[in-house]
This record gives sequence, C-alpha cells and structure tokens, in this order.
Amino acid sequence: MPVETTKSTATRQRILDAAAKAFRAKGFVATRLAEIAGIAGLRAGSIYYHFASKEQILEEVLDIGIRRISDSVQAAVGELPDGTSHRRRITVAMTSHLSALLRHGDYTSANIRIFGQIPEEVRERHLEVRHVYEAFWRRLLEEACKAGEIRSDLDLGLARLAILGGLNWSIEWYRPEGATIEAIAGAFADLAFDGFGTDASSPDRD
Amino acid sequence: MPVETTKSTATRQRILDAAAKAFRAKGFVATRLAEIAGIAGLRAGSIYYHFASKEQILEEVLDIGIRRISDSVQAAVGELPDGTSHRRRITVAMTSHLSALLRHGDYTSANIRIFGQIPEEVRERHLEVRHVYEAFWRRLLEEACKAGEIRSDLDLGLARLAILGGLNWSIEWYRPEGATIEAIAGAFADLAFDGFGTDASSPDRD
DNA sequence: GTCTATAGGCTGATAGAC
DNA sequence: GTCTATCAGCCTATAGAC
Repeated sequence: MPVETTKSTATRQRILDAAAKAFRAKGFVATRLAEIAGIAGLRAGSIYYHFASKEQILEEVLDIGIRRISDSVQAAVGELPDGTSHRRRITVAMTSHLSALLRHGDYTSANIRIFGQIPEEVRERHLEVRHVYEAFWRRLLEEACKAGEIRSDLDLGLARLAILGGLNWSIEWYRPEGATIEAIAGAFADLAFDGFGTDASSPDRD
Repeated sequence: MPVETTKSTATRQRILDAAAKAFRAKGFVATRLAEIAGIAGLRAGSIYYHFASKEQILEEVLDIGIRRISDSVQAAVGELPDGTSHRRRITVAMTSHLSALLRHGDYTSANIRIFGQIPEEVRERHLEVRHVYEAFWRRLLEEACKAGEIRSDLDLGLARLAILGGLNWSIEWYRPEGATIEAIAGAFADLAFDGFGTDASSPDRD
C-alpha cells in the first residue's frame, strides 16, 4: 500500500480517470491495463504500486460513479428553498442526474454502462451503494404523491424505473452537438408529468 | 464453409443460442469460446466448422436480436384492424417490444446490453439494421401526432428516446417474479400518454 | 514511484485424426 | 462434423533495478 503523498494521490487519480474512460468505452474485460496505463502516462506494471488488482480499480470507479450522481442530485435538491413544488424538485433531480451522467461523464457512464457485465462479487458489494440512491428517489416520489402532485393510482416503483431508465439510456444516444442537457431533462420531466397525449387520445377510465 | 445439412444447421443454431445467452450475461469479450461450446454441447475447436471467428458469431447474434424485436413489433401493429386508435397502436408496439426483449430474451437482451462494447466495425455495420427499426417508431409517433393524439408542441425524437429508453432499461431490473410484461408495458404506455402529474402539479403554460 | 523484464496462465484459432 | 492437440499471442501480476 502506498504512503499518502501528493504525488501518489495525483497519479492514483490519473489512473482512475483513465480507467473510467476506458471502461466506459470498451467495458471492463476488454480494457487492458496497458491501455489504462497509457492514458495515465505510465507503464502497466507501475499501476500495481497504487492498486492491488484490476478489479480493485473497477470497484473504485464504480463507487465514484454512483456517488457522483447521488451526491450531485441530493445536493441540487437540497439547495431548493422550502416550499418548492414537488414537480420542480423532481425536475431538478432529473436535470442533475442527467448532468452528472453526461457532463462529468466517465465515472458515471462507466457505472451505468458496464454494471451488467462485472464480476458477481463486485456487483453484489456495489448494489448496496445503489440502493441508497434508489431510496432517495423513492422518497422523492412518495412525497410528491402525498402532496397530491402525483396521481395516487400510480405504481411509484414502475414510475421511478421509467424515469431513471429513460435518463440512463441517454448515454447510448446523447451527443453534445444536439439538444442541451438541461433541455433534454426538462423535456423528459414535462413528459413524465404531463405525458404526450391529448384529450383525443384519452382512454375511458374508471 | 459448412454444407447446409439439417445437422449442421441445428448445431449452428445451438451455438448461436449459447452465444446469445453468454453474451447477454457476461458481455462479448468476457465470454470464452469454450464457454459457448460448453453450453452448446461441443468443444471449442468444433465451433470453427460453423463460424469463421468469434466476431462472426457476435454479428449474427446482434442481427437476430434486433430483427426479432423489429419483426415482432411490426407484426403486432400490422395485425391491428384499420381505424385502431394511435394510442392503442403505440401501446401494442410498446408491449410487443418489451415482450420480445424480456420473453424471448437472450438475443434481444444481448443486443441491447452489449451494443456499447463491441468492436467498432461490427457496430457500424449493425447500426444500419437499427435505423430501420427506429424509422418505424418515428413514423408511428408522427402519425399519432398528425391524427391529434399526441401533442403537437412535442419533440417527437426525444419522446421516442424516452419511451424506448424506459423500455430497454427494463433488462437491468426486470424479474419474472414481479409484474407481468403486459402490465409493465401498459403502465409505461399510460405514463407516456397521460403522465403521472395531477392538476395540482400542472405548471403555468403559454 | 516508476521502470524493465518476465513468469504463468489463458485464449482464439489452426491442423490433422477419426 | 466433432474431436484432440497445440501454437502463437496476449494479459495480469510479480520481482528487482534504479
């Protein structure tokens, strides 16, 4: 284990950055240590001064990824003044989630993208961190529902999955040249609250 | 190249089935030929009688995956009687998409899941097939919009991405023990058309 | 702290027997 | 058609010089 000097910390950081970028682009197994080292500006063998194994790098990248999303969303929502409408709170959460995903990209995208393909033990350990974030969203929707801003006949779990799914999927199609992140998130939020149907498409309801 | 006998075709099929299952679960690079062979009931070397390379197996699996989704959705929508509402058509398309994804699973899920992590040349070639399916959805939404069943102030491209994103993301969380595929698709369709907001959450609009 | 060198293991692919 | 045997290459990880 390396002593904590500034140089060590900085190199360690460069390795993590490089790994996140590579994992995001090619996946965990397809990424070679030599490639990570290359991006970070050193040789493959040197990585082992900072990390015990490739898998340990993966764990840290995953951890940082979900934490960045979680922290930024909770901070953004937390900064809203008391009495902010739940619609606004949810919109801000969606915007912040998308921004963390697409803007500070590598860690967060790597997390989302390779999650289905990592070693089982790593996944199980990481799931705990995810559940904390999920719980935040569950509460957010529940409170909006209690306040009467979300229909009470709704399956909130499915709604949460639909929202986060639509947002997370953006890493597959988002291109910086297109609509801004804020515009996308805003459109998705409006869609989630109002739907895209008209009165003409309204079905018979009980 | 193998002659087309029934035995050859059957074994070839078993290899593809095995590959789809493995690719879905572990990704392309992490899947070993020995593993595919094991599931298919033969030895790694024997695969090369049926396929020229691991990459060629991947291409076929991807192709079959997107085609299964595309065919099943277009067939389901095509069977609807003339005059069926656009809301119903879109709901049927969503249900069929989700069903192809989660029920006949391996090829379709593999396609969705590993798409971001495959060799570049394979990806580019495969994108063409995807665009055909996307075009179908674009038309579906456009027609609904023209018929007045979708708000005309909407960005249909974003709406399509939101819908398909929410659906595709289900491979990350769907479990057969939970809600049925039809129930999920129905809930998502209602969500897409009506949103989950109430009058109380309706913002000021122009 | 980072390097070079290399061990040790595994993998995709090929060749030839059956 | 499928097997066994094997090659050549690549990769993670380690050891020791600097």
